[in-house]
Amino acid sequence: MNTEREYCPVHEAIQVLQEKWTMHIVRALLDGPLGFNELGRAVGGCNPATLKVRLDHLEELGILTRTVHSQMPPRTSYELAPAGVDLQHVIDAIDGWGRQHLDRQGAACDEEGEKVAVG
Amino acid sequence: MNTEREYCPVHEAIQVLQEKWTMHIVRALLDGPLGFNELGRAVGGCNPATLKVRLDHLEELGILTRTVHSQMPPRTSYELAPAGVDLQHVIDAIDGWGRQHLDRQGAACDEEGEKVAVG
DNA sequence: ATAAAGTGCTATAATTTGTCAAGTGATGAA
DNA sequence: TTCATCACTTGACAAATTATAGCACTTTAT
Repeated sequence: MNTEREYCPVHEAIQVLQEKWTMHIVRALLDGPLGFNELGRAVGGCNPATLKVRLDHLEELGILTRTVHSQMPPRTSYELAPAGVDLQHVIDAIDGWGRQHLDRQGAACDEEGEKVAVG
Repeated sequence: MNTEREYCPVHEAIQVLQEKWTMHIVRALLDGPLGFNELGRAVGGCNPATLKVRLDHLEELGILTRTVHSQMPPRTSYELAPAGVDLQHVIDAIDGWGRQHLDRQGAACDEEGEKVAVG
C-alpha cells in the first residue's frame, strides 16, 4: 500500500513510529541502555519475537545501537543512537499531550526525570 | 499485554498513536476536515474497514468529530476536536525529526503550511 | 436513459502481523 | 543437580489489516 508516492520524511517517520512497540522501546531507552529481556519488560511485556524484529529494524534505521558485551554467556545492550536521542522531542510532545488530554489520575510513571506529585 | 500497571498518560498516548493509520489520520485532518473516502486517500490508501474502526476509536477518545451533512446521498465529514488539534505539536516534533534524520531528497509533501527550504 | 465514477459505509475471506509457549546453549546461585 | 537468567529462535496460533465486492444513492458524461 502506498509504496512511495513522492517520498515524504514526515510520512516515513510516522511509518516507523506507528509500528507496535516502537515508541515504547524508544521511551524506555531514553532513560539509558537496557538488555534484551530487560527492555522487553520495560516496554510493558513485548514478546521476544516481536521485540527482535523491532530492534533489528530500529538498528537498521540508525535509531539505536546494539552492543555485544560477551558472546558465550550472551550479554547485549541496546542504546539509543543520536537519531534516537532526538526522538526525545517527539516523546516529550506525546507526553505533554497525554497529560493534558488523557490524564485522569495522578500519573504514576515518569521515566525521564520529570517528577510528578502523586500523593 | 500490560493491562494496567499504574496508569500512565504517556503510555496511554503512545498506545493510541501507535495504532496503524492513527497518526496519518491526524496529520491529514490537521489540514482541515475531510470526508470518509477522501480521508482514506489522504492517509495513503487505508481500507474502509480499518478506517472506520480508527475513526470510531478516535471519535470515542474525543480526538475528532464526525458530522453527518446528509443521509441519503451520504455525506459526512471528519474534523479534529480540540484534543486532536493539540496533536499538532506531536506531528510537528515528528516532522522535525523526520526531516533531520530521514530526509534523503527534497521532501515533496508539506501539508501544514510550513514551508521548508531544502536546497 | 445508460454507463461510469463518486459518496459513506459494511461483509466476507485472505493475508499479514503479532503473540504465546517452548526450546537453545551457556553461566551463576542454591 | 536443579532452577533461574541471558539473548534469542522456532513453530503454532490469534488478532489485526487487507482486498474485494456490494449497497443505496448522486453526479457527470454520453
